[in-house]
Amino acid sequence: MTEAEATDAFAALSNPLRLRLLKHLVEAGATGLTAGAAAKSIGASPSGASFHLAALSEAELIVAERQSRQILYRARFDRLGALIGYLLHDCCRNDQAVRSCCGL
Amino acid sequence: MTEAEATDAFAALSNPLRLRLLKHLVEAGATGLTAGAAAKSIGASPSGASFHLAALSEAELIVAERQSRQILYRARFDRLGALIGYLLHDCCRNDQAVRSCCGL
DNA sequence: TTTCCATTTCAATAGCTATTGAAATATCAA
DNA sequence: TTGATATTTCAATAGCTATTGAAATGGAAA
Repeated sequence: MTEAEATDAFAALSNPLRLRLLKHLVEAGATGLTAGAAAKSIGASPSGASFHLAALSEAELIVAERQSRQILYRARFDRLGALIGYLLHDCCRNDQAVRSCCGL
Repeated sequence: MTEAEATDAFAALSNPLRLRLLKHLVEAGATGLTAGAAAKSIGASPSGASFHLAALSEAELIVAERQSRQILYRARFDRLGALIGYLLHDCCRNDQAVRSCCGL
């Protein structure tokens, strides 16, 4: 993961609605959530949710797939792992104090 | 770590100059860096660096301490660990795919 | 082919963020 | 006190981000 990919991902996570969307998508696992279901999960309007889902997709933390009329969104577990790895290894040099403070 | 603390921390990390500042401060460890040294480390102006250091401090990812004429900044390893823990546990539910993608 | 449903796109607006250079503040030394 | 050094604060400006509701798009069914 490059620095630019990391800062884009952090920007995507810096909004509470987006962070909640992501949590719900993680919870939904491989099944994912439709745009409508994702919007409901955070109590947002269709256009508001679409805006935030697009931001998460742009940052590659989620992925979209059209399924007939609906659009299914899924969390990208690989990219989430890469981001955590970037923070832990590239930013924090795998520091022991950091590791113990996140339960590793 | 609360959701608001996490989104504030992610916002602080969403800027490349700030991310580089943080990396240099992590590298400096308990010794820390003065504001001037931190500015030099990223090639920023004094006021520019001050702005970004203030943002990182506000997010509690670093801490400032005046030492006579200079101001010494240090990374907060505990808070960095807490943020990684939030991302891994609260957002990603400690998912196995996520863990393996960040080398855990 | 018209209608309906799910979703996105657009436009307008308000608020936030970053950059720049100049001025202000704090501390120390002469 | 005066001057020098380190840093922050301020003001102006440009650009980005979020919210809202209306309009447009894509696809399925009647």
